[in-house]
Amino acid sequence: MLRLSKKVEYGLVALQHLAKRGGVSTVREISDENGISYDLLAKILQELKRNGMICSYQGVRGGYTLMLAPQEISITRVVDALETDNSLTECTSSSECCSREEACTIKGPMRELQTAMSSLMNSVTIAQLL
Amino acid sequence: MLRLSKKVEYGLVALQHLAKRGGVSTVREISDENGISYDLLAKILQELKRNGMICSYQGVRGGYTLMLAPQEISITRVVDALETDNSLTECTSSSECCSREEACTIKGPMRELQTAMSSLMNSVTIAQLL
DNA sequence: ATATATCGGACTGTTTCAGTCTTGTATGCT
DNA sequence: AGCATACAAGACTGAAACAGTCCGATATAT
Repeated sequence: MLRLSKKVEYGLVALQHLAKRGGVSTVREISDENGISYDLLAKILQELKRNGMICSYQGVRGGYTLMLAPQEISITRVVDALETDNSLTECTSSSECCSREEACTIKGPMRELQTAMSSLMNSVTIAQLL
Repeated sequence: MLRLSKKVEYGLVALQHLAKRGGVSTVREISDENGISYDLLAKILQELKRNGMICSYQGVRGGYTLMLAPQEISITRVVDALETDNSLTECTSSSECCSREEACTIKGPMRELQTAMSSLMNSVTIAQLL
């Protein structure tokens, strides 16, 4: 379907939320205000943290804050952090072997298209979501 | 995973094949030469036909030919013909109602990104695959 | 201490995807 | 006329991905 996963969608919403507020927000706050499942969002924020986009504070009065400026967080980065693989076709993937390898006649042009799309998503950042 | 379906991948390969050969090709020919399941490819070609990209001849010595010039067939068109929905997020879809409608805070920018990606895929045609 | 929050993994139901199978229809060739 | 070829069309299946839930553990401010 060529669609971003809900994880990415919710991740973007959460990052936008953090950027707008500026300070520390809890998962509960973000999930309530944006109508997102608490448990699901919690996992997403953990992944974003591992990626270095946000940092966390445990315990009472804890939560998450941005670690980067909004304009430093591109959609590409969010996608890479939250989706296992990100390649238009099997033959443009770095992690997979093309099952039709020898026979794959569209690899070259697909790679170019992939690159163009990546740089497009690289040019859009959380700052544009504000 | 933000990946084109196998249907689109095979569709592109098949259209490239038809463009290269110029004349009539059977499903069997295309599937054999490109290592694609016959049955699956057959369905794909039927869909491409319904979309007006190719035309078919039944019976002995039948098969498929292009109905359009390769440069007239964009990747967008192939995707639209073969994938049920094509929108980055639920909120940029024309056919769906956004389940988080009122709360959706990223709709605008996502629509822009969607447009940019569409026009990118619109600028690449079968002619570029030759 | 305790309430608040993140951390982390297991688990489940649903949907999508890729591929197969079967039956029917059209048509060129002998 | 009969047959082999090739498209037409839809039902069906197994596997994978997705979205979401649940539970127990850890850290920390008050």
